[in-house]
Amino acid sequence: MAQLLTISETSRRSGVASSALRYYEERGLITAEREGSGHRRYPRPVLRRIAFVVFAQKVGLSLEEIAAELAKLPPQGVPGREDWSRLSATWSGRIDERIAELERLKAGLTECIGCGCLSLDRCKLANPDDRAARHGSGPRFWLGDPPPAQTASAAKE
Amino acid sequence: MAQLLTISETSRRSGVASSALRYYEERGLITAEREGSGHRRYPRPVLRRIAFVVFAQKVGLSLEEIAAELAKLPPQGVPGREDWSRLSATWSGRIDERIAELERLKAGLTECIGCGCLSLDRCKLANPDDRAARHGSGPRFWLGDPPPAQTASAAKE
DNA sequence: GTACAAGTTCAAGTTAGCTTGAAGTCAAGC
DNA sequence: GCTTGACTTCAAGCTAACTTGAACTTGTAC
Repeated sequence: MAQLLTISETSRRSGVASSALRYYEERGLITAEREGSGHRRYPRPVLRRIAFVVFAQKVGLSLEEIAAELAKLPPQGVPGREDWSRLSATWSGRIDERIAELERLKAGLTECIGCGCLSLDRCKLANPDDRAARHGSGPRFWLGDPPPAQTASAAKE
Repeated sequence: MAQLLTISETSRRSGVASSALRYYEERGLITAEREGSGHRRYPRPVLRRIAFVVFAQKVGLSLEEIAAELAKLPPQGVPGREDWSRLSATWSGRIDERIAELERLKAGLTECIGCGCLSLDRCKLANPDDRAARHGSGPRFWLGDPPPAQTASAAKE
């Protein structure tokens, strides 16, 4: 009946590794009380926060975005029904976009069998225009990621 | 009318950075002839290979998987209509799986507003069982990635 | 003959989201 | 009082898919 959970308890119950919990704390996603010893003690509601994080990740949000969402809730708060409903609208939209992109890909796949092309010049799949303008390094833009603000007529050919 | 393209030409036409092209070569995805100077010269069909890579990436394949697919084609070859048709079956399946996962997520989103729970214990969304068993490090298992071979009764509670 | 762009290789850096390891502290049992 | 396990912090490592930078060579133009 412990009101406060140790980190290993919290990890076990949430399915999230202790190291990840510390990382989430570092990133400001969750907070923990401390015992005199310095050991973390988690109030039970933290489990809901963690669940929120896990779910949001599945939807495709980055920890940064999740942190931003959580920041809109009361400090140690947990999403209530109305927060949840507000969020679900946004998230649904996001999921829809990703589904749409996948549908487009699939359609293109069939079409390309038809035309047999897969040519960079002529085929609208795999065309460079929507991907040439990556900014920064590393694998950042994947399916459904926001296009990096098209610089108007770049690579027009 | 140059039959052989320089790396910058190839980059410009494909929308893929020169550094990426060198990287693809290192990974065995493409090959290049060399001039006496050591400079790369690409035969035109390489553009189709590159298009193939780009498209496969969009479908969600890793470079390793793409390399495996390309290995099934004639050495410098480019996918013909029948390769294309074989691949498209696999890829369509893959896309469908991802779409299905997203649909499930979306459905869960609505359901969760209804129940207002988002509890790790009771809610089937965000439940730990299907994600607790990650192996290795780093952000590897995302939406639609193959579940890591469930070790039977782990985390049964 | 001398700039300057474009090419080369190789090593190291970038990103997210963690994990792993080292080195030390704390708590409980015998 | 000693072991053992859980905990702490901090730094470094991991992964994929590249990019960036350093140091050097080639090719083209004036």
